[in-house]
Amino acid sequence: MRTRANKQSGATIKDVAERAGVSAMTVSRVLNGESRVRDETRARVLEAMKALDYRPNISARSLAKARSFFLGLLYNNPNPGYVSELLVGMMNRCRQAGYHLAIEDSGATDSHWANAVELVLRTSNFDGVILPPPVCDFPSVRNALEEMGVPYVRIAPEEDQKSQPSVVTDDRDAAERMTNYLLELGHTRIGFIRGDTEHGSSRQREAGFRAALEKAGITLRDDWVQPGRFTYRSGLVAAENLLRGDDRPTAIFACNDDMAAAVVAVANKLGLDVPSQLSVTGFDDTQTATTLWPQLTTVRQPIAQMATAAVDILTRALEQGSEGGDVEIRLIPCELIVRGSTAPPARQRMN
Amino acid sequence: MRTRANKQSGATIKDVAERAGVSAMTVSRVLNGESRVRDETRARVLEAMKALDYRPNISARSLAKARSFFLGLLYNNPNPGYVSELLVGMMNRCRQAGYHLAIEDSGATDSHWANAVELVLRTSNFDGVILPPPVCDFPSVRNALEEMGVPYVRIAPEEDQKSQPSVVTDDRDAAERMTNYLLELGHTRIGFIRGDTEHGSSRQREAGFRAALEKAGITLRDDWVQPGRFTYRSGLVAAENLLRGDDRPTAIFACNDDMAAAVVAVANKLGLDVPSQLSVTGFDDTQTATTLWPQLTTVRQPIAQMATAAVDILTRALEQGSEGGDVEIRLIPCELIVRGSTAPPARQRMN
DNA sequence: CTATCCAGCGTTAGCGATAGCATTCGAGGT
DNA sequence: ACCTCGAATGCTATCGCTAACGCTGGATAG
Repeated sequence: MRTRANKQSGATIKDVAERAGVSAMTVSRVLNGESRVRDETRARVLEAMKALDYRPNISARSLAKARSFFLGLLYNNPNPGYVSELLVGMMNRCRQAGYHLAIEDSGATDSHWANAVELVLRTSNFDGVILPPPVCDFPSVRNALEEMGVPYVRIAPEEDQKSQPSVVTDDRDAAERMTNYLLELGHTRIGFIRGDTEHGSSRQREAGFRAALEKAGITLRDDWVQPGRFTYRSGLVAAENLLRGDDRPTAIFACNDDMAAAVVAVANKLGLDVPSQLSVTGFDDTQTATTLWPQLTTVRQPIAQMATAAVDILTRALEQGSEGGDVEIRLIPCELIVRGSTAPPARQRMN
Repeated sequence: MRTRANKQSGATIKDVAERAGVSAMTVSRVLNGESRVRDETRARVLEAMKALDYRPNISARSLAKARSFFLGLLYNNPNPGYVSELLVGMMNRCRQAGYHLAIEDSGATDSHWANAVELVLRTSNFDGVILPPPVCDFPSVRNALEEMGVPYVRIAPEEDQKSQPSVVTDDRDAAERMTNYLLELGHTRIGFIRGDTEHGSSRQREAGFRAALEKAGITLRDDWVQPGRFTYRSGLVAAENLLRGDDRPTAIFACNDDMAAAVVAVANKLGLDVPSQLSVTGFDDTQTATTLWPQLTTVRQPIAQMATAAVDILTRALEQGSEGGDVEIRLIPCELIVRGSTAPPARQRMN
């Protein structure tokens, strides 16, 4: 039996070639948009392809070309909004570049990842991999990738920014600008909620925050810097710590929108009006920021744009082979978005 | 030159075979966990694989097996929380089943999709595809898939539920239960915000809502049923229509959490306390539901579980080939989650 | 003691496409 | 008329793996 009933329509490149009266190679050339084919021949081939409802077999192509045309996204981000935007940005560019996007997750963190990544790569041969935060800063993952020789691009990494192609943001600078904005409104009593310390961006944001205060000559109270983990729940705890008692800040800078949302929730519970009695700022401009009332003043990270850039860098590197010289680093700046959750502080001096 | 520097370590199944002193076929058998290999031989092979850092070439395997071990997720869901949960559920099961997950999106709706899908399938050969709402109800997509002979499983489809394998929910019933819960609290003046009419679930939910009211002998006012599109923004408009004026409902049933969040926001703006002056219910139990204050009473759809089930059905069908007789339909029931956004109505009779 | 069987393994022939030459063919130069 | 040259196309050998079948040799049956 020479043909089992293929799920595919069954037409191979050979069938097309036969019908068009050319060799398989010529069909392949047409398929790959190569030049050296006479227009008339190309037309015949195209017609044959249509007539036979020909669909190239990607596995065969991958085998021959030693490329899979699949990129992998290794993620581990608890924030759905972030992931969602990443996906959108990546998919757009992938489609344009003729790649497909596969995603792999593992609930584990860092050390557990090494195994997961190896397993994934062992069963997938991606042409390249994209690492969003926080995975981009997991040494185990990077080691695994390098050992296996899989190219990767990192998004918003903190450590070792220059050693590998990556897309970076100016988190630190944006945090500083945000803090300056609060200072300009007249706030001097400002609380801060950290993000997950695993994310490099947390440290960047805190650094920017502290720098702005320092430049303004304001001393930061230790108990006004609360830990957080980028989750709503962690934000609740932090907010309660900051807002309990009367000697409280007039503004709170939360390291992401979800935690800012938690601050708003706690403020509501305590009967504090946002923004007249308490200004709140977020970070990321995820959906949450506009799903609240009042909507959050926040920093917009063009996540989709960063994702696009990452795919861009990766595919370009793949096309060029290993010759491509420099490590490409692309900076995507953040934008301050002022909405309803911030206002000048109430006219009560407490000191 | 007989070997270009392969990105892969370069060890092929033949190398492994040689080192282990067996044939390539035996290595393949070990690789695929087949039975007919003596333990001692298997051990030798495994050792050789480890020593050579052998990694099977997936493209070659796919070519030989006429299977790609990739499943596609064709999505078009504006709700990040939903997508995120889908992904989690799908990936877990995919990993277990030895598949990978690729995602494809297109901002377009229905008719535009046909082309997109064809293009995708033309360049990807997925073994099967999963269609979450609302894509599962796009005829163009289903046609394209059927023409190309690609197996698919639908998640929460509305139309034509029995003709193809799918995972279904009891949206209608859950909506009825939710409405009954409001009725039991004592509400009789209940507003409703529809979801996107493209989503079958919207209609289901409305049907359940209406059924409950009817059984309770309550006449629904037309102007208390407002259109929505599952987005926060559409929820704002709907909420303002419902809450403007004094003759307003004491409870609002929104077709998803985001729109419920919008209702809460509008209520806040109008100075209406939730839940004492207005009860609000959502649907889906996405992150939004617990990111608000008060947290939303809502209906929990076990999205991840549904996704898992979908992968399950699909992979099972693929293993069995086309022999597997019946169309598998799996029902995943919803659960009512009572939180802080609902309470008995204020003691004021208005009629 | 021979026929049968089967676990365990090897051989062969693709899977469908592409790389790297080899070949053809017509145009232009001399 | 002959040669050169390059654009257009064909041939052939893989790419790495697995299906299908074939071959062994020892256990079992008769």
